[in-house]
Amino acid sequence: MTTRIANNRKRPAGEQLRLEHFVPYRLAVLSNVVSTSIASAYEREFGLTMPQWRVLAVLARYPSSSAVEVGERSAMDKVAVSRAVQSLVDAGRVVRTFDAGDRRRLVLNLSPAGRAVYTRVAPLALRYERQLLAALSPAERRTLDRLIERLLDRARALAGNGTWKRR
Amino acid sequence: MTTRIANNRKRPAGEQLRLEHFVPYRLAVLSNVVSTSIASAYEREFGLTMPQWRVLAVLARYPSSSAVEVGERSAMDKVAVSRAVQSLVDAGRVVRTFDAGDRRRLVLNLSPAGRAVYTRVAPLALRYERQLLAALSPAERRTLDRLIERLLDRARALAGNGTWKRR
DNA sequence: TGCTGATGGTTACAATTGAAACTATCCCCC
DNA sequence: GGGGGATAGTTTCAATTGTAACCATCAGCA
Repeated sequence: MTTRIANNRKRPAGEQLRLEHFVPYRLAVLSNVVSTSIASAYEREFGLTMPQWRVLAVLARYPSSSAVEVGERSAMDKVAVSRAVQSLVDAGRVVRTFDAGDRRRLVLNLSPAGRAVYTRVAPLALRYERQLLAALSPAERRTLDRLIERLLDRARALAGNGTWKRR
Repeated sequence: MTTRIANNRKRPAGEQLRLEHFVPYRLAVLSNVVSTSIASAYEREFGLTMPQWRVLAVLARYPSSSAVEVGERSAMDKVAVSRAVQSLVDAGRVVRTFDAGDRRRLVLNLSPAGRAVYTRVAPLALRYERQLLAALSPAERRTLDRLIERLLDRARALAGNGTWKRR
């Protein structure tokens, strides 16, 4: 029951797979710790969920976006955006108006209250990021950026063409 | 409505926060693409969910673990482990026996069928990882390992002490 | 005009997940 | 030896999420 494929040097099938060294696993754990850490602070201090926060961030930077545009800029599907926007509208933090030219389209913007929340949340987010990245040297931070970028490109390519799946 | 705290050079509050450059966001996106990509292949080819796969991987490496031990080694809480183990037992891939000395404790092991699945899944997982990391040079791969390690340590420390949250 | 297919967004329902309560066993110590 | 508290694991219920179906509008075109 060992694979001695030429892929790597003489190791039984499971031997080299240790979860704690498996990059996809490590990425998941890291991302999870970071996200829940931030999310709990958002929730506690501003009553914001992660999707809501993402929508705020997008709208702050790209006012008058449509829902799909928000989705593209925040890596959320349109259902998630719809729900987050709905709750933000309910909370008076986002205003939703119909596009004049295309009445399917909604134009989203921060309300003054939404903007106020954003200007308080953003520094908190940046502070967390700064403290996280303090574990790295400036050079390492740049490297990290590059590595994430390249891995993301590659992961998307693999997910897209699906070739890696075939055995 | 701008924060002019001495934290960084003259920038209005939201200005420097662009989601697409925000490391926690990028990590979340990357991890998500990678995980769903792998998960869909596991599901399709072996009927395995991600938690089930993690349990298999742990048990392959550390036979006769208890549920909490599996949890510690796979970053899952005990409820998640319990559910995954239950389904694996139902599928005849894991056997669960009571510990002789401590009858609260369950001893978990792969069944022959479970082992068979594992020896087929593991190479697939490693193959994906190899293809993902092919985007990086060997030196970069080592760097990535180190960076993840350090970030994880830091993230856990920040999550633990909670100081970053105070404004 | 009036189809047909595409697009923007919401709704409905099922599956997953998380948090808290619960059961059973164990360990310590009086 | 019998509480009282801790530990292992499961169950339950609510909240979150994902998928598919859905409604409305639009754009192209016969």
